[in-house]
Amino acid sequence: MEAEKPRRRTRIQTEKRELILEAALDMFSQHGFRGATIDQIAEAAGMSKPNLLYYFRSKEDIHINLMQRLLTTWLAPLRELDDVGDPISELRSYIRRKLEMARDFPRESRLFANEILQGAPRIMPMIEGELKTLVDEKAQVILGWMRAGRIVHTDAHHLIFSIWATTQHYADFDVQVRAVLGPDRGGEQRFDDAAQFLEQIFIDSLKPKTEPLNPAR
Amino acid sequence: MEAEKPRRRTRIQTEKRELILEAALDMFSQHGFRGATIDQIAEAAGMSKPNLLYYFRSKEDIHINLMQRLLTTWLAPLRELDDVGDPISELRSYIRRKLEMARDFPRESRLFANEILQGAPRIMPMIEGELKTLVDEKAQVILGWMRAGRIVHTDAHHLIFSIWATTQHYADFDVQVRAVLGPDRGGEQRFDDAAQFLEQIFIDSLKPKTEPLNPAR
DNA sequence: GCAATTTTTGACCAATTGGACAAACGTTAG
DNA sequence: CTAACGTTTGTCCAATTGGTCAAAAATTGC
Repeated sequence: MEAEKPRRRTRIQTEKRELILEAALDMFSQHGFRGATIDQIAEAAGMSKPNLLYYFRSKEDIHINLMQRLLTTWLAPLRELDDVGDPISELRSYIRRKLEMARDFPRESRLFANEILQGAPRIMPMIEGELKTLVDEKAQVILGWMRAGRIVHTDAHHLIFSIWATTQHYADFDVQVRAVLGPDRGGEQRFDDAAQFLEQIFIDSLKPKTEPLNPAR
Repeated sequence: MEAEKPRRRTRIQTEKRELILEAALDMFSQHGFRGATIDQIAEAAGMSKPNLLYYFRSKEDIHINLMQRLLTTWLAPLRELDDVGDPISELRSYIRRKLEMARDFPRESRLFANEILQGAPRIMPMIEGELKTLVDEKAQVILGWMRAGRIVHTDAHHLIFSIWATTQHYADFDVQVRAVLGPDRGGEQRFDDAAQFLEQIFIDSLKPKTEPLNPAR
């Protein structure tokens, strides 16, 4: 019995796999897993279907690979949230960075949203593992800031959720946002407006208050 | 040439169409438009495929009908935002109602999210029409409150977006939210936690401030 | 009770889809 | 040059899918 040879990757393999993943990102994010076809992906990657299947065993194989690499870059901003930094500016730049990702990598955001929407059938382990671990860890950091009185007391997990929700909204619901804002305010500046708004809402309400905000009535 | 007879709807037609839409809501919200099959929907509705196609001309026909009725109920909370009420409590109950909808009608939320995610190919007219009109109208109401100094000045459209994003997040990303919160805090009370958190964030930052919040450093 | 109408079904179809496979073609180290 | 290996393609297949149709069954109006 021959054991599986891991077989180092060829230069061509590296390149072609890259091409395929890029094309698949396009298709999956636009049509969802079931909506995208191998044919489409292959054509977008400039090769025939059997050729594509030479590099990836199946459609699902492509998707797994895509999600794996995606999650890492997707969680990068949160990973950078630094315990020792100034809480307010740490959170401010986290929000800003997430919003930049929504602007610069909307396909990645939509791919992720698509997967979660359908119940995360293919990446549940990653959610329960890597993602949950990181969130719990950073929630602890935020909790530390609260206990030290450096930001207002609130629910750290839901704070993270709301930052995710508000920033990713501009990628996932892009067509709706643009349709509602109309041609005037729907241009690229919508991200600047969003940045300003989100900063105001989150930062204002998180800054510690030395006196009760609403003394009477 | 016979003109189209509108032909009043039978009792059976009314009932069966209802059954089908209910089943379709299940399937579409879980698998997306392309992911759901007519067979599945028919089976879930307890009838054969040709029978289903006797009540709806096509898969798309079902979807259209579903989206139409959905949008109305979906926008109801915003429609209730009342010009003459107290701004803070109006916004507070808007947020609460939206969160209740995410809790009680998650399928509707996901169906909508699915459609927008893929570029709203089938409901763009409704977005640009009914939805945009309502949002613009209510943004004006909010703007009025700001000008009257009854809430803080900010971007009304982005405020609405952020309320949508944060509340619908608990329906659309439900599996992720539950996975991250874990079995302890992931129960039904997550909605209460969310309500409390969102109220704190939004209301706190919207309440008018009579003095600068951060006088020095 | 019966004819007209509505509802339901089984059988069928063409198109699409994910994937298998063997043969052909390229590349490269010796 | 050539053997070994990597790459590409044309062809094929079985399953799934959206949808049709005529005939059977049920319902309804009188």
